[in-house]
Amino acid sequence: MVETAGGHYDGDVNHESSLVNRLTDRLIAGELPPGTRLSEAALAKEFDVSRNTLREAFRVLGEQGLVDHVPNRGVSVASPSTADVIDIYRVRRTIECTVLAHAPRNHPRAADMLRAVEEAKAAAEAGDWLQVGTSNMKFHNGVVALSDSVRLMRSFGNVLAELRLAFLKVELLDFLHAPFVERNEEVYSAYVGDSPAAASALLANYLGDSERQVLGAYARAGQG
Amino acid sequence: MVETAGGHYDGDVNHESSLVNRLTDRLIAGELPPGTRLSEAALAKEFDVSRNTLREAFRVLGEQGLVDHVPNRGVSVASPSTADVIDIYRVRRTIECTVLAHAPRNHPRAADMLRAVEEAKAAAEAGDWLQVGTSNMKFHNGVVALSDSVRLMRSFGNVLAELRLAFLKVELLDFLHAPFVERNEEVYSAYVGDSPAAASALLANYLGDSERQVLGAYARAGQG
DNA sequence: TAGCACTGATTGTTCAACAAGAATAGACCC
DNA sequence: GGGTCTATTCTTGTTGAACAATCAGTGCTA
Repeated sequence: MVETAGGHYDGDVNHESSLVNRLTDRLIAGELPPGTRLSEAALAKEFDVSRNTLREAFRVLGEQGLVDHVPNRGVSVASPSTADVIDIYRVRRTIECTVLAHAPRNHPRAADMLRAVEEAKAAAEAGDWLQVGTSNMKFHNGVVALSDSVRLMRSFGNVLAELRLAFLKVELLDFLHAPFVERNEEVYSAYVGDSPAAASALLANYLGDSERQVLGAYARAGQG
Repeated sequence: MVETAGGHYDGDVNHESSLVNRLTDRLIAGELPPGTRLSEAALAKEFDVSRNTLREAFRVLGEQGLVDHVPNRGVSVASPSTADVIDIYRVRRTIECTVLAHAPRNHPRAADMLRAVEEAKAAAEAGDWLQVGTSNMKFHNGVVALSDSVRLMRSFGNVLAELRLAFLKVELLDFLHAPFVERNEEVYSAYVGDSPAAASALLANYLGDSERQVLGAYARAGQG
């Protein structure tokens, strides 16, 4: 799969798939904040593509849940409601915990998880909370990668990307991410050193707390 | 959500969303068999839309996994390989069993499951195996509906639709569906009468057998 | 102030055109 | 005959312009 958070599009053979990645990067990076109306004419000019090409890209982003498409009113950056957040955490619990609990002990992809943990620690140290969020996504995508299922990874990746928009919406990246850098590491250690089942239990706890934090931030921000 | 297997598009406000549904129906119905090359010019004329509109529809079907898109070579109806089938069943086990095991006892959507079981029985009686397959999908979508998660339902629905293409590919609809009409009913009874956990165990068994059957059919058909 | 028509802007859709890749069919060589 | 190279042809990728349909805002009228 193409790296989406770094700005490398070497593998893109045509204009449009690169466009999807460029748009995804902007969304993930928090330029184009949640709720932003995406004007076809303006964006087409900005990315120097035709409206038709842009509209095709919109369709894939729409299916991925990154943008909302309302007929005759165009698309805007997805702005997850509290109901969406709850739904997203439902998915996370269902997929992440189950995959982790059933994962084989020495899965090769576990190395990705460890690397993500290290990255997150370094980024937290440096105060780069956006990068912490990216590393966090990498970690949890790594968890689901233990399933060896490309479909689970794809679906789950979309949901995580959506959750990132939720984080951006309340703009408390540090507050929301800080406590979980460490807990990712605990989950990893439990998986490697103890048992997948134990790690899964830790993760379930983790997700419960994380969800509460996000919903709390939403409540304080007065967001629907 | 719009009914996709019946031909009702009353809710479609614009041309394109109806186009996606019309295409989905054809795919699900087995016209346009797996692997069929979908020519833009030909389909645009057939559905009486422009190439651009059709291409937008292709993008959403591509994200849903119903069609494969190869740059510069257009799209063709997805034709799941054995690796895809294995992956699909991995998803099914992860999502269906987990959701069912954690489902509350008297979930309102359980009625949908029962209805699907009845439909499947009637259709099997009538020898309408395509309809049996549709009812079967309805049943398993009903299982996932017990999660109350729109995202799980959406992702899972896509995967099930893909699996249907796998069934169509080996063209043994009766053989593949026949044994499972009854087993759906057993799962339902266990959920309602016994416990979600028991039902989940039955379902896990069911999925294992089903997977073996499909892979066996693939092997006999000499498909990759 | 509650409608109501008007206006301006945006999206939905089509069409025609051309560039760029891929497939096909010969031509040619060994 | 088999294998490669090339020219032709077909299909997809992308664009720009155009028009219809719909929406948001404005000011008018009663």
